[in-house]
Amino acid sequence: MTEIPSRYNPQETEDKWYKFWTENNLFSAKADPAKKPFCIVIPPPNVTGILHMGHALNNTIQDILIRYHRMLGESSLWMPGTDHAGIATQNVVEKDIAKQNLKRQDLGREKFLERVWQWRDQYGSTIINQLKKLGASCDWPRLRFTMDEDYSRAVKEAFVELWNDGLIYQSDYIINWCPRCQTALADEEAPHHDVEGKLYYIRYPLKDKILNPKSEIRNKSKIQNSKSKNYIVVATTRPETMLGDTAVAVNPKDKRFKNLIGETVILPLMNREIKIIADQLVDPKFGTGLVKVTPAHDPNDYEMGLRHKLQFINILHPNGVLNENAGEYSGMDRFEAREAILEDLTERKLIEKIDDYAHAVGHCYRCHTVIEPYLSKQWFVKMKPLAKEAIEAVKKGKIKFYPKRWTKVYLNWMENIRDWCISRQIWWGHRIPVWYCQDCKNIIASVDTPKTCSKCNSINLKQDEDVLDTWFSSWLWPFATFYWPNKDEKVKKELEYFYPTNTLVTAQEIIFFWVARMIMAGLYFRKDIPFRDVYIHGTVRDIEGKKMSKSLGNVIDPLDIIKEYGCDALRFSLVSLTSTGQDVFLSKEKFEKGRNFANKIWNASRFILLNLKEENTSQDLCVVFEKENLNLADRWILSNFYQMLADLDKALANYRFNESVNLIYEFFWRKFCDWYLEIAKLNINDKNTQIILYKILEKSLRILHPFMPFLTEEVWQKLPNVKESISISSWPHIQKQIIDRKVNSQMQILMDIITCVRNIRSNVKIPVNEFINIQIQTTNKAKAALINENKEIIKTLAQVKEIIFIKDKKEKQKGISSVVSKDLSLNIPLEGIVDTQKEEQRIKSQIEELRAMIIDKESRLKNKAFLAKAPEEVVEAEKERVAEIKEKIGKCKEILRAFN
RNA sequence: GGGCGGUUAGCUCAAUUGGUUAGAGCGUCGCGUUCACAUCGCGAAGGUCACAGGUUCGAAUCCUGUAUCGCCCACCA
Repeated sequence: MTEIPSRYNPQETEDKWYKFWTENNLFSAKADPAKKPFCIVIPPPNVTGILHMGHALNNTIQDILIRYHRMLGESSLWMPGTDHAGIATQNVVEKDIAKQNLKRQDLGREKFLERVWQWRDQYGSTIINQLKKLGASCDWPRLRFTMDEDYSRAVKEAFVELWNDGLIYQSDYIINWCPRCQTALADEEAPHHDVEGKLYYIRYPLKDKILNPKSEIRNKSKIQNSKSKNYIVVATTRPETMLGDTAVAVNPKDKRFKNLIGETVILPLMNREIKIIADQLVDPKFGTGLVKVTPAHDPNDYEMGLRHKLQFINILHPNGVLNENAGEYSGMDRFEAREAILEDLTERKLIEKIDDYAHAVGHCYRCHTVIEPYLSKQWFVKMKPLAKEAIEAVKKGKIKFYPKRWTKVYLNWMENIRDWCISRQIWWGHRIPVWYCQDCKNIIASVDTPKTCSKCNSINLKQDEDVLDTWFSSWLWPFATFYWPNKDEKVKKELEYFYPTNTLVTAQEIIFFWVARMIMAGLYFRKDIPFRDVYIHGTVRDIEGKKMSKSLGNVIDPLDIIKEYGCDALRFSLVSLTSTGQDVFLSKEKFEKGRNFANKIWNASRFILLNLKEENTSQDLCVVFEKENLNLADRWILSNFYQMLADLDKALANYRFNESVNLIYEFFWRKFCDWYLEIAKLNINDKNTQIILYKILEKSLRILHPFMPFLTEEVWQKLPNVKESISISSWPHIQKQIIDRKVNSQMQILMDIITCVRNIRSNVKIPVNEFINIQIQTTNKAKAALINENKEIIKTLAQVKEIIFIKDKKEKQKGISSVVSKDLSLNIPLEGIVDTQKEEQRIKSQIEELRAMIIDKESRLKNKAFLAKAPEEVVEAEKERVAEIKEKIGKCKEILRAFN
């Protein structure tokens, strides 16, 4: 055997094996009718992306599933790709050119896009290379990009199909506008965050009141019944929007203001006359019950504006600077204007009061700038018709969420869905495939660039300037990555083979953006669901529960962890921390568990390989199991392996990854290493021992492989008789006939004796290297025989010189005794003075514990209802237990007496 | 304003459909370098399962309420 270092060194193995896998095309999957398909499409990371812990968790889970199914013999395809990420990427490149004091407008559309493509060519593969470091077994030659030519065609096809079906329309509407990115955003892209703001109460003078102080308004208005008041008060959080006010509204049922309806107020600062209108949208309980109406800058006000045919005054430039409609404030930034306006209002004594007010404000999900509701012409997708089937598919269970609770979140969103604003005023993205005839105003939506107007044959056509929302391309991902709608037979067959895909693995943040929309797109364009299962994992957070982010400086970089602990350690630890859907709280130390386990596997392998004779490695385990006389430990470890395997398959089928990892850990470390390997040392050259050591190791490596791919390949390649990569080896089959419960209880007897002896030794401080005699007293002949057969195990593992069976108390030598079970006790003869205090204490507390149990159980057994209603097995078990405990207590007392 | 999740050992988390004595890792304490592994081994200590009711023969687990932390959604200015 060649030298094997005593520490596992991930740095030396990882890149080597990754190269080996890809060079041999081991991750490539074909549409093979003889095999079952298994397919996952990767949530395409942004081309601007850098691998963070969220990616690490997300992709580790996918890789586990993919590798597992590959080993199950399925045609297991992991479709890789990246997303052009319109706004995010454009922002990055804009920042880049800003270093040269350039704006994108300085370059012009074409030149700017060239720069973006250059940037992509240079940095776009960063995240892909990082995924490779993670061990991701994607079918890399299939790598897709949402701006690829074929993919772009799919996007246009999708647009035109929806347009032809009347599901896309263009409209003036209040949308979320990011003044920094200078684009419209979808509702999902403008999440609300609480902001500590102010609620400003502003006085608007009443025109009539000024002209006619005797007006009846004075006395009927409750909150403004002061004689001197010739104004009304409105409340707002955004005072600068008052410049665009074209009405004030009250609730028609609000008695206080009944007589105000129809009156005119003078809009301060602008000196515009605006009417007081009645609209049910107004909540009488909020603020003063009087609402300023700014139809161009608030969604509610917009609706009121339509209803009451108000004027729509846009006061903002796209960059958030006030425009010519803002009077003397034009040219100021919106927040600057707010201050100026407040100052002027204060000066004119028009501020009634200012309250602190925490409220939720929309923020741009890309740059976190406060968004403005903004009236503009945009493109929308009608969502209700698409949502209908998407709701059905989930309700009928065609698509299942894991964990289940996300179903409700999904349905709730779907059922309240609103139309989707898909146009973006940026340059990087899929340009909207719509042309406007400059002559007859005809609108043409077309996949290919039209040459003439379909109505008037004019050649004077102009394409829409906007691009599509990035998510308008990603919602096609599960089928556009298979070159949909390409009609070529070969290409179509692939799509038909792998679609619907099996599992989508993603984080909760993206359910609305992506998951929900993919379901709609799949059902609409493909008439079939895009995937069957959706596994939602938790969010990775730091140890304080905060989301990891660069700005918080609490990031743990997965690549650093890979360097320091190894990729397998990273994967193992991450997965062992994710119980279904719970957020993962990380700290660096948590990766030690994975590193230590990797080292344990390494060393157990090292031990076996150093002791293995090659001729013993080609035996079939099942044949050996049936033909040979296996000893107890052999049968025990085999039974445990297959029991664990059965549990593991079940856990994986239910996406219980942490349970999977724990099962393997428990088996390999706590059973195989702690017990079996130690026992195997007794007869390491025995043929059966050799075969079992080899087989358990070899099978353990296989089941470990999806979780820890590099280490397992490295060890696997050191096994004799191994030719191919472990990544394409087959997953072990369950052998039910080998699972044997009786073997477990027999082995437990030995383990209990050994633990008991070790315990006493520790308590009375018998030196580890001192071999002692033990006396065993048992009435159970089977147990005695079992112990006798396996006495070497006890001797070695408990440092015992001789095991002496005794029949009664008289034979017992002076020493320390202990009760192992009701019919078995042991005694360690001790000469001279030893410190027995601790041991005595141990027995005493043991008795106390047992007594407490008896009290509990006896009261239960006295309960008639329990006897009548509990299942018979439970009652019987309790009775047996009581008898057993009683016997044990008796023995313990006996021992205690011997101390005195 | 709705919805969801958490609250279990000093710390971080498990506990599948209610059923023996609620588990693990880290940390703590004691012993140990006998050659697979000190990234280790052996032994031990440590829990009124947030709180209060209820259902049940039986509850960490089911129901109701409370407290507390966190997340998501929502056009109340």
